[in-house]
Amino acid sequence: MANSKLYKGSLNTIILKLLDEKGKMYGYEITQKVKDLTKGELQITEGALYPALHKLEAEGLLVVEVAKVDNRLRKYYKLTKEGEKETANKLAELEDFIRSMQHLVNPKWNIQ
Amino acid sequence: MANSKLYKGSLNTIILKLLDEKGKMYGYEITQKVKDLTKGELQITEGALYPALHKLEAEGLLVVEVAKVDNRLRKYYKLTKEGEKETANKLAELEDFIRSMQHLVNPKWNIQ
DNA sequence: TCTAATGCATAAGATAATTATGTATATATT
DNA sequence: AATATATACATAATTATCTTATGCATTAGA
Repeated sequence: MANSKLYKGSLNTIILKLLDEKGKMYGYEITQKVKDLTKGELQITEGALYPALHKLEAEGLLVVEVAKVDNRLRKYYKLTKEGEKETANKLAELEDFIRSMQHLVNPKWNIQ
Repeated sequence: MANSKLYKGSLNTIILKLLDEKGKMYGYEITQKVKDLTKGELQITEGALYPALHKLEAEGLLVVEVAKVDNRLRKYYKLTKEGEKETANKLAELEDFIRSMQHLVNPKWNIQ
């Protein structure tokens, strides 16, 4: 993480949602995608990402498929059925959190 | 915390913002205020709150004033000048985070 | 040839929660 | 009168989730 703070607990949501959209991605690709989408504001560190991927896999939310491209290893991850359910849960949780924060900090921004 | 997840890192922002609005509050009052404002969705645990208050005080962002009401102790906290600055920083950080998450999860909701 | 980028991984440490206790007083209920 | 609940503080043990640092290996670019 370099710039803007990543609130703890949000990394799994990010991973799951990106996989839900893309179908399958490998670790390094995820770090780059996050950097791109947030214009460099969020940078997922490898020390956070890889353990998170392994944990999600161990929980049965992801499955991995190893590929070799240009003689380099890639581990493609994709959602299981269970993972798809959890993605929906996590997104709902995120929305709840943001609504709660909205009530608390009474900001100028407004979720529509 | 009981129901909806409190993303780690957001507690300080909540404390600072409530104090900024109310002028001064005591710990128990903060837990009740958060419960009220979020209709019970977020519940700040004491094990999280009191250490957080002590830390903010140690950092010079809060000052404490002890009162006795009905023979019971209350510790009123209020922001220092430094605390007011940090409140603004934390709120900006929260907004950045939410915007980043918005780019990432491409939700149906939209910050206006 | 050296550096940066690509691609994985893990270990040590920091931080910030949860959960479980503990103390004490006041108020409401049975 | 006894008991439970609410008010009000506090801390210790544990857990989760990050950051930082390090390591290995290949490929592309300066």
